[in-house]
Amino acid sequence: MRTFLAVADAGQFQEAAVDLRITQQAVSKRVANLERSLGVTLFTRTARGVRLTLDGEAFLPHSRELLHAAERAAASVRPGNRALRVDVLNRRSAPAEALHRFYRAHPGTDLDVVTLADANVEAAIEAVHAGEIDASFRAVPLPARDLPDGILVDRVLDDPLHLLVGAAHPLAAATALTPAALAGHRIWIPGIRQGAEWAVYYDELTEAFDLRIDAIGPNFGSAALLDAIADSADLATLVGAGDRHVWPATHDLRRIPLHGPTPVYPHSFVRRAGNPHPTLTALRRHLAATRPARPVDAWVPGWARRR
Amino acid sequence: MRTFLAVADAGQFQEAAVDLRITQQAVSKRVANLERSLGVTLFTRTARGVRLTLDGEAFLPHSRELLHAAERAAASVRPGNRALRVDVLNRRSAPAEALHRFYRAHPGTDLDVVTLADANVEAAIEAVHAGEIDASFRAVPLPARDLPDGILVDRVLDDPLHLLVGAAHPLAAATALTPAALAGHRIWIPGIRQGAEWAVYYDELTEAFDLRIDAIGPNFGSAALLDAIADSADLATLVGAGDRHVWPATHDLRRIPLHGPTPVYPHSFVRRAGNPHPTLTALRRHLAATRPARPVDAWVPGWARRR
DNA sequence: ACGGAGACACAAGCGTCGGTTGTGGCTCGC
DNA sequence: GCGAGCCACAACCGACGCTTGTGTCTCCGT
Repeated sequence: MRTFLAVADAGQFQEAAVDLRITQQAVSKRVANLERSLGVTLFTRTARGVRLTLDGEAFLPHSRELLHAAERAAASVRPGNRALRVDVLNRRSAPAEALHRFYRAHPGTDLDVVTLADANVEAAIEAVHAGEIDASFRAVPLPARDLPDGILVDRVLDDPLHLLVGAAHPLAAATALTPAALAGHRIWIPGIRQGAEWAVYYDELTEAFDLRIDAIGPNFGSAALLDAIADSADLATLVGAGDRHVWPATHDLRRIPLHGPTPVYPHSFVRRAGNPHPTLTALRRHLAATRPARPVDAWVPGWARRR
Repeated sequence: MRTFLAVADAGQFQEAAVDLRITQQAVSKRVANLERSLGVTLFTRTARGVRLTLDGEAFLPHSRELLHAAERAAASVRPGNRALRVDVLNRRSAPAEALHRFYRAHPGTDLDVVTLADANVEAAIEAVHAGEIDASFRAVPLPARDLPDGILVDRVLDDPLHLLVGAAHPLAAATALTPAALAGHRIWIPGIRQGAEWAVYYDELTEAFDLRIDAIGPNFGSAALLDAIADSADLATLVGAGDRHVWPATHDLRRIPLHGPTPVYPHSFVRRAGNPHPTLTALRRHLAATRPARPVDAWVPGWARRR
């Protein structure tokens, strides 16, 4: 590819060969091989050099794009000046959506969204502290004094919870519900591991409103959960208002907001003090500007109330 | 890259090796080489297989994007089902802009914009006829009966001409001019070759309004022309209203519309009858929907008046 | 507690691919 | 008409990458 571009730019094999520090014959071979593998002629050979054919011209921008992609790929792991790396709990959560909006508002921004494998708050904070990631969206149930030195936490996104039920569920027709109204109903949130980040939140939620949340069963992923909810008359689950789930159009699922009080999931933004990455500054500015209003009757766990 | 993705998807070298029809050892070597060339570890090796590191996870989407780019590049020259290939006179002309708008309105559309090397109408029509390109934007000075069988031509874009002058030019202060008012002024349009497409248009324009158009001198490109215009007190040139020139902010150039009559450049859309390419249909629909109103006092050469 | 299964890494052998050197054919311009 | 400039073909050679063979580690079942 590089050779193709060098030849296209130079207009002749000879000069491209000099640029690439190889012989003209090597350039000739490379181009011939590329043409053979593509099955088309990319250059018309003339006495003064070469000129792109129509196929070559159509190929040219794609070729440049390919090299740019290669450059971005390498840059994403280059120590020192790599793209801003932000960790999210999962790619359907409200913070992931916020990052997506940020990216659309700033096209071309060097941003990588990752998901920490062993997702717990301490590991995420440690990764930020060590510089492996630049920031993380988490619900941080720690008092500020327990944070490592130089770690800053801002509550940037309170995401109201919705109840998600199938059409056959007794609560399906409600337009809004109080958390207390969920008492006695089965709420299924698979994949909660003991000590995991969500568990701490849901533990306190169940206690405050006398709910019953099942964490049992393996987590087969979002799609399987939605399938089960849609087909069941008594299963329900909780999702964030900002979550972006996709389900088949055949599923008649209902989102029911909770109010009185409004339980919100307190997403915080964890970062290292003094990180000079310009995209980090831009992202923080974006988050501050687009931060949704906190509901007046918001409910958060006790450990989040001071922040 | 493919190997990296296969491993990331499989979660282990062994299975990826089977998928790729190579040995596990080869996979191990490929990944090790990739990691060495990037300077980072992409996988953490475990007893049950491998898992992506943070670097690996950041690298993953870029890797996929790279392969997609490679796929698009190959598809752009694949005979049979390639991307829609449209030829434009140059990349700053109004049709190029229209194509860009079309692309932005339909992101991800498979569209390749090319520029025929020996740009003349006959060659372009022949290329469309032969299927080398799917369509071409041209000013076609031919009666319909002289077109090859199966070639269709639609006038889709009348682009009004503007006079472009530097701040020191005597006409710089005008807000509009008649074509006749340009008589006696030097108009410089380098790079017009005898028999070329524009030449036919400008020949008739000069004759109709008694103008003097200099085609002399080599064409050093748009930037050099604009440099010269900006610095000169008597040079002027003609550009399309839809043209997208870029010039340094230091250049004080003035665009002056021409009216009474309004000379327009009649861009036509040349295509082959029966071409089933879906993007061609979409593009024609887009062109029809965004077609600008023709000025009431439009002037076109005699050969374009019947269309 | 121990042994086997499964997974990745290291080492040696070997073929292929890609580079260089050498040469020929072609076109353009002096 | 001849030389300069450019690209293609051929022969040679080293290096890279794949395979086969083996080692080591971890997990799990007996």
